[in-house]
Amino acid sequence: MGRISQLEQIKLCSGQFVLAINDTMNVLHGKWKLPIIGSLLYGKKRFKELEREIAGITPRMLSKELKDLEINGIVTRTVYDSIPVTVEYKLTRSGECFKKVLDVMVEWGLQHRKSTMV
Amino acid sequence: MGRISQLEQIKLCSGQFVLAINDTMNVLHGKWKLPIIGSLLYGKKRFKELEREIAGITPRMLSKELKDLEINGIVTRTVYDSIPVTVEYKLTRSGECFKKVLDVMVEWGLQHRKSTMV
DNA sequence: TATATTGGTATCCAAAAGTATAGCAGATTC
DNA sequence: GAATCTGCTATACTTTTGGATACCAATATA
Repeated sequence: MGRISQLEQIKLCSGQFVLAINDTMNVLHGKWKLPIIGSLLYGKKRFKELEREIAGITPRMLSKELKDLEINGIVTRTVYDSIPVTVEYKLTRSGECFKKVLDVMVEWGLQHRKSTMV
Repeated sequence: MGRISQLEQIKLCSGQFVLAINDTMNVLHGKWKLPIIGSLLYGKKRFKELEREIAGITPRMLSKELKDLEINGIVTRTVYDSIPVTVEYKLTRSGECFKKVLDVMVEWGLQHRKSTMV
């Protein structure tokens, strides 16, 4: 036995888990983050491209959510000084890895449908 | 080649994926569903037990979210006519399987923390 | 008799999230 | 000269979500 009791270790550990889950929830939060990430999984996109691809989103929300995702380390924003200006949004490594989460979400969702819609 | 074009099949398939993801999002929606599910993963609980265990929740929200989870096939509600009445909430099979989703959420969250907090 | 227990509901209010609409600057196309 | 493209921002509004508080009936306990 070390200097930290087993109970303490469990608390520490589950605390980490809660933080981790919260981080993941931040990526899922709101109506538009998933559509944005989904769209970026197929490759980098410009602002207007995203706006056109994601039906119903307003530039205000797109801008806000992209900022959120950038702050959370899910996308990067790159400005090229072309004319007119080009701004490119792209998933980070972590953002790409998020596909794993989406995959189990799909998997669970499909199984759940199968098991409840009998 | 069958009577459905490949493009149609892809659309059909990705449509299913969207539904599946939405189903999963329904389980994650709101401030309290995850704490409730988390608590029920350790076994069935009564209303007041959940209320005591989940710090800060009001009976109004607990009642509402439990109904939601029941409708979505995540928990079952069983009433025993003891005195006073006993109401037991328990995860369904699908609800238990949801742990898989939580597990990857934790996994991604931990990795994300590692890779961003360098 | 007063209080606590069970599992909730009713009502009202505040905060958060999202929508609608308009606009900007600087250049290009019609 | 008007409209269109870029990538946004500002303002005002509506909708959704969640919180606070009080209350219910029936019974057991102090």
